[in-house]
Amino acid sequence: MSGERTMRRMSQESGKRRRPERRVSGQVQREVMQLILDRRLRAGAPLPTEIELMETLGVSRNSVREALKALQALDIVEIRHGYGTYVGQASLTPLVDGLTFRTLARHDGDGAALAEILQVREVLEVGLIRRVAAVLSDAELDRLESVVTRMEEAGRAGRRFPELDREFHEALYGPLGNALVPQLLGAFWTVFRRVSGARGWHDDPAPELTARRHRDIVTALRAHDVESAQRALAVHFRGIEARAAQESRGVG
Amino acid sequence: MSGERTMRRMSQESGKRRRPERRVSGQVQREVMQLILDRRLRAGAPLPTEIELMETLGVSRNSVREALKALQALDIVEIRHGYGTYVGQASLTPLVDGLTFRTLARHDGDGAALAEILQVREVLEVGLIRRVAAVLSDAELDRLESVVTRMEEAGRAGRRFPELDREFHEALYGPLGNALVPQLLGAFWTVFRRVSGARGWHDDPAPELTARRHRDIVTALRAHDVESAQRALAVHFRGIEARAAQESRGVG
DNA sequence: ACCTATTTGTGCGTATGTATA
DNA sequence: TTATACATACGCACAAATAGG
Repeated sequence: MSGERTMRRMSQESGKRRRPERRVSGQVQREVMQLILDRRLRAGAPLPTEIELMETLGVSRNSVREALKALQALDIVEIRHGYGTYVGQASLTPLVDGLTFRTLARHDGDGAALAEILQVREVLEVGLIRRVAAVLSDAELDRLESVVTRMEEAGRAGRRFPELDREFHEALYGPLGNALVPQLLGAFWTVFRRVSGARGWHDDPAPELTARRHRDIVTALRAHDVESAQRALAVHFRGIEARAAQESRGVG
Repeated sequence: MSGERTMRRMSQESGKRRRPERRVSGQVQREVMQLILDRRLRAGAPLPTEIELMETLGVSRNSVREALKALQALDIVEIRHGYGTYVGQASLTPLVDGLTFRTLARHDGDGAALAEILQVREVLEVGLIRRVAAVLSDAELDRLESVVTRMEEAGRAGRRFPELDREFHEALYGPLGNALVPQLLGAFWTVFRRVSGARGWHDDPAPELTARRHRDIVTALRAHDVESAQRALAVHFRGIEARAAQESRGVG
């Protein structure tokens, strides 16, 4: 076919060009979500192409793309350039993004927003460790201990170990069988890290002490001493709060 | 200034139409977020128009709109048709949407995903009520009691009171001073309601009993009996779980 | 290694709805 | 009522990425 731009598209004559259907914004998003639910599409399953969606839903490609972008932000769909669109994991990344933004936007200086997140984390962990203690197997305790050992090694070498810290808390609450818990705690953990980084805070100034706090938790769990475990956990959080408070004073 | 739209901007002739600059997807979103942070824009503050954004960021209108749609899904911006774009509340609505979708998508039948959400709610509330009990004023207790009284009135009339239930839990944890807590609990509450509704579950079959559970909580708090309050709260959750389990059996 | 078809990404022009003045 | 400014929607053309022949 010739590269002709063809006519500037009648516009005026033959007029009317069917009206835009006045679709409420967000309608397409809901329709795509409903399509996934109706077809029982699992995470990773391919979605119809944009062309198919615009035909199925009777909207333009731009509208389809805007809806898909919104769903992508919610991790409900995953878009791969030049390949296709797929059902997403519906993870808690939107929560991470939203909480990070709002914590940074609330330029309170004294880190009150971070303290709120820490409080929620602490209440959750202290409450959950009681239930975890009842179901932890020896193998799972061994795994926790191996993480702590690696922490101690890193601490002696003066290195920090943020990944080990995250791994510890995930391994601690994984055995609960509640998939939401590790994701939620991980989300709060990530928000804390990102905000700390964005504010230029220093890393853990006493990694050896941090490693010991975790050792105390495992020791208490081995002894099936729930109260001790809760106390050790609380002490751990006091340490985090103290660091955050110090940094806030230093910067604010 | 003349309203001249000026030249139609060469497009066809003078060829080549400057290359798209290979902008990674999501880049524009981050730039808009950074713009809000840099300019210290508060929630409700107006954002630059789409035209200004496309000029500032050097991208097309479509790219700007897709980025704004994604940010709207995260409640980071709020778009008002024909009016303008504003900084959003950064609420937890993305969490609600994501959790609702993922709970509905996980067609497990036995409502395991809902049980996970309930467990998180319970751990949070039981853990927090200890801290709340220490700061609750008489006026706040009166407010809680008035909600319970309205529950009882509704219960005697055989009416349900989902809004009062939500109001109770918000009034209970509001005095903590942690703005994240009521939003988080409210998010879980909303997800539970939406999923229940989508699955066609019945409403509370025994509203009078539910009202009494709440009365028990207030009574314990008035007596400064934290353990009793925690027990009453746990009993309340046992009731919710029982209803959910019954509905799951009935439907699944 | 090259080509091609498919699919998503980007840019542009334009018509229309909506709110404000 | 009119005018203006803005967001919303549609359609098209082309760029870029990916998979497969």
